[in-house]
Amino acid sequence: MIDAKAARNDPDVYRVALARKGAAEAFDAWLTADERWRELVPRVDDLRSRQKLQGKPTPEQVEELKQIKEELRETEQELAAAEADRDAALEALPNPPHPDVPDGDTEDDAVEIRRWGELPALEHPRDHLELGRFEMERAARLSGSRFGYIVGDSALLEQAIFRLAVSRLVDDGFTLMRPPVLVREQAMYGTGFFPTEKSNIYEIPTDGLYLTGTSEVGLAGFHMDEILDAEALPLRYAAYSTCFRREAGAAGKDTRGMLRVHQFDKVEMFVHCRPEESWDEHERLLAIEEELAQAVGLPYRVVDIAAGDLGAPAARKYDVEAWFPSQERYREITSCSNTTDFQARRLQIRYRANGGPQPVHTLNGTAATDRWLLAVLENFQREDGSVDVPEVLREHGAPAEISR
RNA sequence: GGAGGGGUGGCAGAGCGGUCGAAUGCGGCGGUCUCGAAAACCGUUUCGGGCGGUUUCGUCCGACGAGGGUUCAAAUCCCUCCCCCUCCGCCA
Repeated sequence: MIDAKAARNDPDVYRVALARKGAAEAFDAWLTADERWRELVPRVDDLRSRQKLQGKPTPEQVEELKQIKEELRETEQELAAAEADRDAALEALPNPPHPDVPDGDTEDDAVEIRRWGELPALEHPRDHLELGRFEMERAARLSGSRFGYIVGDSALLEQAIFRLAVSRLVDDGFTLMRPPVLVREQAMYGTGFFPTEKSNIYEIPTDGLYLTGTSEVGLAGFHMDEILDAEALPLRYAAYSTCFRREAGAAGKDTRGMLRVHQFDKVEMFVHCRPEESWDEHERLLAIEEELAQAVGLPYRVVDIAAGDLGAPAARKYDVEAWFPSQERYREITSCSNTTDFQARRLQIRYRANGGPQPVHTLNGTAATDRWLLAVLENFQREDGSVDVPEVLREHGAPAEISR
């Protein structure tokens, strides 16, 4: 959530920024609700202070106090209602975008920042199903559509990608975690995935638990309700976990193969830092993502996501998109966001600054996912359908060559 | 699955209707002492919100797992929920 005090002090600045995410009206609604709330607060506080009394009251005082009690009960009810309105209005507001974020509302409005690598020259590019070994039909028999087995050398290659990513991150000072992927509803709300992403999350009703769609939940929730030691910042975490997504609303999209499945694995980065460091950290995360793509040798481009296409928590987001020869286009393989204090405020993750505790900034980014496997297969394929695995991945346990 | 114990400040741990935002110990911070340090001693040390002043301020309100209730008054009594722990059984 946004900083209410700052927004009250500078409503025009906030309105203009939020308008870029289509939330100008929502902001005005919050301002109105907030004003109403602030009108009631002093009234309730005053009644409460009159109600306070040290020691035993005289019978006359008891009569007077009973009257105050009645009045207080009514006013408190009004306040509670006003507070609910105000909180609901506040929670509906997205994080204002960074000023440099491009305008626009769709994927196509993203601005390309740079390209790296040479596109492979292929007469007849095959896609991953024709290059690696994936068992889609058997998986469907077992689990339904949008599930897949990754088999044999393909699975070894996948593991090598994750091992490469993890060792790079550990070398960079990230602490590796294996987080729970089954979490409570409270954690989903706290990390901001509920209510907006609810339709994309698997639920285990028997136990009231939910499968996380990203280990960001586990990493963001790790320090929930804590006041961190300022000296310890920045805290850089990496998690390797399975991710579960229902892909509601993606019907008909990427239905072939494993590009978009209900279950995949991911190495995720997550940073808690001081506010003044977060934009540098954001560039750093992007740099790590690019380094990994370069280490593997995937041709890619970096895009700066348009304001209206950012999720609610992100103030800025870069995607790294790898070239997929079979589709003749770039597809997202990583994404890194600076959520500034938006997530930290909601999760109450703070650090001790000079003026007292204040929210940290949090950032998240992808280091590698199963999609990287597909990108590697496609980009290093030979005309005969075999795949020449990059040396760096062989060093991490991948076979030198993949064929079906 | 069965039986029991418990949730209080950074931690440990008292309090069990008003004088308790909360004893005490540890830790942290500042100071005295010292060439310096340790020890000792003195002081200080929760978070959130409104309003006012405005870099480390004042004032009022709220918070003792969460939410309701009783009462003039609740950390303390009642109800509901959540969480943690121990033992037994079962399964890894």
